[in-house]
Amino acid sequence: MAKVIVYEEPSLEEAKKIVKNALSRKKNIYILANCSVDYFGRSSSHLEFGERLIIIKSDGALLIHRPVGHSPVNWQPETSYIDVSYDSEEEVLVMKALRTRPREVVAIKLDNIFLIVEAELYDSGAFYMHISEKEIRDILATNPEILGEKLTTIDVEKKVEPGFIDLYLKDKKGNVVVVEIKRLTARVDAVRQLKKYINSLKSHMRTEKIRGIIVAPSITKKAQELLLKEKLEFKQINIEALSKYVGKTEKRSLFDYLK
Amino acid sequence: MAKVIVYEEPSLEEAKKIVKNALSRKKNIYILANCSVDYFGRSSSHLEFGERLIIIKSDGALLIHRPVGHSPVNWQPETSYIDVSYDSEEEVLVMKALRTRPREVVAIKLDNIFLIVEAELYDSGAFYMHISEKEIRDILATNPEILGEKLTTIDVEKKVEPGFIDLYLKDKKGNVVVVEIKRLTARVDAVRQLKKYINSLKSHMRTEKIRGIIVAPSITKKAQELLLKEKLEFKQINIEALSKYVGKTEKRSLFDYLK
DNA sequence: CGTGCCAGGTGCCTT
DNA sequence: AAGGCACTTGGCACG
Repeated sequence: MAKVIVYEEPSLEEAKKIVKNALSRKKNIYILANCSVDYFGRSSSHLEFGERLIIIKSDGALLIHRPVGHSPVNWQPETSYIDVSYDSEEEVLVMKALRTRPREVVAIKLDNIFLIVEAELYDSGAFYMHISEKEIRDILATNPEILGEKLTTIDVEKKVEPGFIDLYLKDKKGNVVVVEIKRLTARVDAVRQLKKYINSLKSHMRTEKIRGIIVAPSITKKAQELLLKEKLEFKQINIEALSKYVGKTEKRSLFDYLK
Repeated sequence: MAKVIVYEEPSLEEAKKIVKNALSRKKNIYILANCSVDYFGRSSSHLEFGERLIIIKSDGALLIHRPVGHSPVNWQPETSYIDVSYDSEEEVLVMKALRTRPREVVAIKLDNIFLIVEAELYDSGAFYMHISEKEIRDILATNPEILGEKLTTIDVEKKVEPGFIDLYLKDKKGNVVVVEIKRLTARVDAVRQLKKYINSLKSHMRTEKIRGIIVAPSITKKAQELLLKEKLEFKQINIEALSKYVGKTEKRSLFDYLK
C-alpha cells in the first residue's frame, strides 16, 4: 500500500531537505513549482519561468510537464545523479539532473514551490501490448497458410543489401515470395521498401520469378496504385483474427524487462 | 500564482465529484491511485492493477506514469472527452479518455485513491530550442561560405522524386552541389539519402557534374567508407560556432504554437 | 558500442 | 487525409 507524504508550500530551504531526503530513499517525488529549465546535451534549450509539475521517479527519471501538452517540455531518462542546492545569490533552489551517456544536463531553478509530494508506490502489474509487427511476422512465419495459399517459410528477417525482408517464403510453384508486413495501413513507402528488396534479390539471382506481397490490415490508394504498376500483391489480414495466435508463438510481459 | 487544492484519501464517490468538478473547470488534475489501464485504438494494451500517477492536463491530455521509466505507460493526447463514472459492480471509479481521430480509448479503473491534487497553473514562459536542423539549413542557405568555398544557394528543400534536398547550391565552377545536413553524427543512411537525391538529379540532367556533401558535426566510420566509395564529400561544421548565427535568420518561441 | 528498424512513435509542414 | 522527415525521438536486437 502506497505511502504518500504531502508538503504544502515549503520554503526553498525546507524543500531542499525534503527532496534530498526523498532522493536518498529512492522515493517518487512530485513537485508543483514556479521554475525555469535549461537543457544542454544532444541539443540545448531554455524554458523561461512558469508553473509546472516536476516528476522525479525512483529510478532517477526526471520529467517537467507544463499545464498543457501531452509530452514533457524537458526530461532526463535514467539520471545518474541529481544534485540539489540552494543558490542564495539568485534565491532559487537548483536541481541538476546529470546523465553521462550521452552527456546531458537538465537544470531546474525553482523560486516558488506550491507542493511537494513524496510517494512510495508499489506497482508490479504486468503490461501486455498487443500486437506488434514482430508478433504478426512470427505468427505468419509459423502459419504461412493464413496468407491464403500453400507457402513454405524459408527465412525470417532475411538480410539483403537495402535492409531486412520480413518474410522470405516459397510458393507451391517454387517461386520466391517476399513479404513486407505492416501492422497498420500500408503506405507507398511500404511498397517502395518491398520493391527495393525484390530488386536487390533479382540482382543476385536473375533467373527465378520473385513475387512480392504487402501484408497489412489495409492499404492506401497511392500504395495500391504503385503496387499495380510494379505488379506486386496485397494480402489483407485481420489483426483481431491474428490475436488468437498470440501466445502460441510467445507472449511476454514487458514488465519483466522493466525489472 | 498557482491555486492548488489537495485531497487526501478521498472515497471513490468523493473522487468522482472532485474530478468531474475539476474537469469542468479545466484544471490540471494529478491522481495517485491503485489502478488498471486498458487501451484500445491503433494498438491495444492491458495494464494490471498497480499504484501510479495519473495526470490530466487542462487541454485534456492524459498520462499514466508508473513509479519507474521515463515514458508514460499509457497516454492520450488531446482527449476530446473524459468520462468519469462509478462502477458499483466492480467497486471501481472508471475514467475513460476518448479520442476521435484516430479513434482510441484509454480506460482507467481506480479502486484505491491516495491523493488528488487539483491545480491551476500559470505558465506563459517561452521555450527556446537551439539548434535544429532547420536552423542549420537556413544559416547555411544565407551563409554558404561557412562550407569553406564560394557557393551560391539556388534552392532550399528542393523537391526531387525520392524526397527533399536540404540545400541545392552551385560552386564557382558551376557544378551543382547537393547538401545533406545532419545536426548530429551523420550515419550511413544519411549518405544513402544523399546518393538517392544525386541519382534522381542525374536521371533528369545527365550532362553536368553533381557534387554531394554531407554536412554534420561528425560522421561514423561506416558512413565515411560509403562516402569515399561513392566519391561524395564530408564537411564538418561546429554547431557551437553556428549558434551565433541563430537569431540572424529567425528565432521563434515554441510556446506561440502551444497557444 | 554502432547500425538498423519498429513505435499507439510525436510533431510539423506541405500537397 | 496522406506524404515526407526531423526528433534530446525511445526501444530492442544483433554483430
